[in-house]
Parts: sequence; structure tokens; C-alpha cells
Amino acid sequence: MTRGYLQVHWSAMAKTASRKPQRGELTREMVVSAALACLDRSGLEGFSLREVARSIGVFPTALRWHVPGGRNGLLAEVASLVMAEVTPDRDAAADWRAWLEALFFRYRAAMQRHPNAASLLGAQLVSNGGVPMALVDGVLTALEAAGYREGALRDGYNAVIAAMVGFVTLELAPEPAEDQAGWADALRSRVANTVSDETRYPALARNARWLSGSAFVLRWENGRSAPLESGFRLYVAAFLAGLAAKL
Amino acid sequence: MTRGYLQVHWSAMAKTASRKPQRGELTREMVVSAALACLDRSGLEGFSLREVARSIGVFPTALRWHVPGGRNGLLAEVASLVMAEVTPDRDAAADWRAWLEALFFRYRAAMQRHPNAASLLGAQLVSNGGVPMALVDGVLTALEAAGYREGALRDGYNAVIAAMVGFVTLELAPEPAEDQAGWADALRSRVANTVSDETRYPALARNARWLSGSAFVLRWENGRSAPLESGFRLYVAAFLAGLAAKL
DNA sequence: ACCTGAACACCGTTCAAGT
DNA sequence: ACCTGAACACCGTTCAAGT
Repeated sequence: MTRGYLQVHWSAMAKTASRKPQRGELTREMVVSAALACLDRSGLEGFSLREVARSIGVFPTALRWHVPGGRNGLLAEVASLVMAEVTPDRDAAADWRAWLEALFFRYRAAMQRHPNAASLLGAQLVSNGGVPMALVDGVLTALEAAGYREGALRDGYNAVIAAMVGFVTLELAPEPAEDQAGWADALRSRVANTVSDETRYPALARNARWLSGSAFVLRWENGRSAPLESGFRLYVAAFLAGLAAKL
Repeated sequence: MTRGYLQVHWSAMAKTASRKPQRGELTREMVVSAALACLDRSGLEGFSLREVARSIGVFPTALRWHVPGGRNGLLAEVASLVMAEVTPDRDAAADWRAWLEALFFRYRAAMQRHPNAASLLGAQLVSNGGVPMALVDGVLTALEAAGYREGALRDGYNAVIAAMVGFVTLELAPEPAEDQAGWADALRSRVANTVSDETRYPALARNARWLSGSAFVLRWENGRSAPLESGFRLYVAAFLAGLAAKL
């Protein structure tokens, strides 16, 4: 989406595939992993089929043969790939709460490995196809063990999936691609000003020390460089405690 | 993002501004509200400066004079506009839990009025500037009333903001713009197949009745046409109960 | 079956020029 | 001060053609 004022040189191109594949050598897995590399490199906004193709050394239209569905179809495949190792083992299900807790932390760890995939999973219904059914079944099993049934089970399930995705999506929300430093500076001073306004925002002013730079809305880096670890732990603990109590 | 195979006719153009503004009549508010209309109509992917300009009857480059920052800058303004009436009144803060509950429900209501703004608020660090500081201060006040202090206050605040945004972002996650009907059909039958696989996904199969079409990953409509009301209620109740208990 | 190559209808942004 | 107008470097997708 950032176009026109940024010429991408050939020299900056991806070296994902070190050599151009021969005819018939290009596989679906190659395309998807090159796409993940492109996402890691350029973010969701910057992600383009043409760049993926360029990184493999092939024409844009060649991708379509291996991965139908165009840009969104390819991103859905990438989502699957990132989600592949999130689901905890079955045997951890002896304790339903521990299993769900493991799920939350594993989801976050996966997104930390591929920060730009967070908005993909958190904000695109299309890529929800990327969520493994084993994960779905695991959540349901855990909630049944907790005592949830029928309509309440569905509600609990929806709450769990949303909770899993929610914090991390916001934590890793992408910064603007262009002029990152200038944007950060502008935001930092804006926060500094707001935080010192004791009459309008007293609670904010009282707690500025603890908040500036490490709280949503009041930060100028995303969760990649400034993780909100302890906030996430409280979030998970509170949610799980509430889930146990609400039955 | 959906380009090339969909010609947008002049006749389908926005009627936001019924007549072309005279020179000097174009205001910042006009641009931002036209942009919101464009977002409502075309979604975040389809949102384009050129369409906004077209809907006002002005050249794309004219927008820049009133709203600097290009596409992302304009979207940040739109985010502010949508968030403007979310923050509950101060006097509801007698009960901190009721205030936070009101906040959650008001946020969801605002996003239901503008479903395509949900991914904007939930997944873009840029648009976090759109969150009113009164909201921030209100959350802090509520958490102080609950007994949260210092580092724990910051963690609680982060948890609250994430919880506010999390469910709704996923609930209203956009469907693919192109071929919506075909996509929904494909997904529906995919869900039907998965749900009947009793050996691989027993918990899923047991509860298929309650889940198909109204649970994350297992649905083919977004929250605009198929809201997940009761799931949201449980989510909020569980989170708030946990927040109270974790101190 | 698998990929090239050209064409099409879009983008956001930049810069010079008009009033 | 406010906007037009042309140009530039990108997009995703479609379709015909090659091997």
C-alpha cells in the first residue's frame, strides 16, 4: 500500500529461493513459504503477489497455478502455516485450564515468530480457515471438561477464540510502514503532552510513569520491539478465572 | 485490493456530497465523513483515496490539503470519528465494573454501526491515535477504584483495552469482497464435512448442532449479518469477574 | 501440465502549474 | 490558500500463447 515514493531495488529483493527453479520444480510449499517470508519482510500492507513471484524468480501469474484464490487465497495458506504448531498436545487436557492457558501462550509465541501474521489471523475472516480443526476440537473438549454444554459451550468457545486472538492482535498491530522514526517521535511527544494534563486526565497523569511507552494508545512501538508480557499474563489469568467462575 | 475484474461505474458512485463543492467550500470534516462513508461501502481493503475524492467530486490530490498523512492519516481520522461516542459518562463510575461493562457494550455498538471500522481499530497501531484520551483516563479511574496500582494498573489497563477490542474485531472480521456467495457455500460444506468426522473431532461432532454457522472458524458470515451476542456477553462477564478476582 | 508475456483497470504519491 | 492535472511506480487479475 506504500507506493510511489519508495523504489524497491533489485538488490533488496528476497533471496528466499537462491536459484530460479526449473520448469516443473515449483511446488505449492515453495510458494507458500516464500509468501510467509514476504509477509515477514514487508508486512500485510506491503505483501504483494508480485514480490512473492519476484523472490522465487518466476512470473506473477505462475503462482496462480499452484495456489488458486489469488492474494487472499495465498494469505490463507500462510495463516495455516503459521498456525500449524499452535495447538497443545492432547494429554495436557487432564487439566482443562492448563490446556487453555498453554493454548494462549503458544498462540502468542507463534505470532511473535511472525508478527505480521497477527493482523492476518485477528482481522480477516478469510484466514480463519487457517485455524486447525484440532485446535477447535481441543477447545471444545476443554470447555466440556469445565462443565460447559450446548449454547453455553458455544458461547464459551467463541469467548476463548476471541480471547486467544484479541490481545496479541492489538499488541502486534503494525506500525506505519513509511517514516517510522518520525511517526514514533511525533506520537511520543503527543503522549508526553497528554500525560501532563492533570486537570483533564488526572488518572492518566497520576500513572504516567507506568504507562508511557508500554500501554495501548500510549505507546509508539508495537509488541515486536516492546512486548506487553505482564499485561498478557494478567489478561489470560483474569479470563480463565472468570471462565471457571461463570459456571 | 480487489482490482481488475470489477469495473466500478460512475452510476455506482457515492452520493455523499450531492453537489460538487465550490472552491474554498471543501472542509476537513467533509473529507473525513466522506471517507467514513467510503469505508462503510467498500471495506478497508476497498477503501481508496481516489474513491473518496470521486464521491466528493474533487481531485484525489485535493484531499491531501485538508488531511495530511495520506491514506493512513485519513483512516486515523475516521477511527477518531467512529470512537467519538464510545466513552461512557463519568458518573457511571460509581461502580467501576458497571462502567467497564458499559464501555465494552458501547464499543461493540459503535463498531456495529460501522462494521468495517472494526479491523481498523483492532489491527492498526496507526489508528490507535483515534482512541479518545477520556476513554483511557476512564479505564484507569475504574481500575484504580477496583484497587489496581502501578505496574498492575498498567497490566490491567492493557488487558481491558485488548478485551474491549478483541472479540469485536474477530466478530466483524471482513469476508472476502469478491464472490461472497460462492465463498460462503464452499465454507459451509467444508464445515459440514468436518463436523461429521466423529473419529477425528469427537467434541466438534457432538456439538455440531450448536456451533455450525454461529461459532468462530465454523461460520460463513461475519458478525454484521450473524452477531455473536451471547458469546460476547459471556466474554465480558468472564473477563470482568476475573479482573475483580485477580486482586 | 506448467509457465511466459502482454494487457487492463485500478492504486497512492509527487510535483508543477493554475487561480 | 486551495485546488487542478499530468506523471510515476506500483498493484491484482485476465486472457492468449508458448512448451
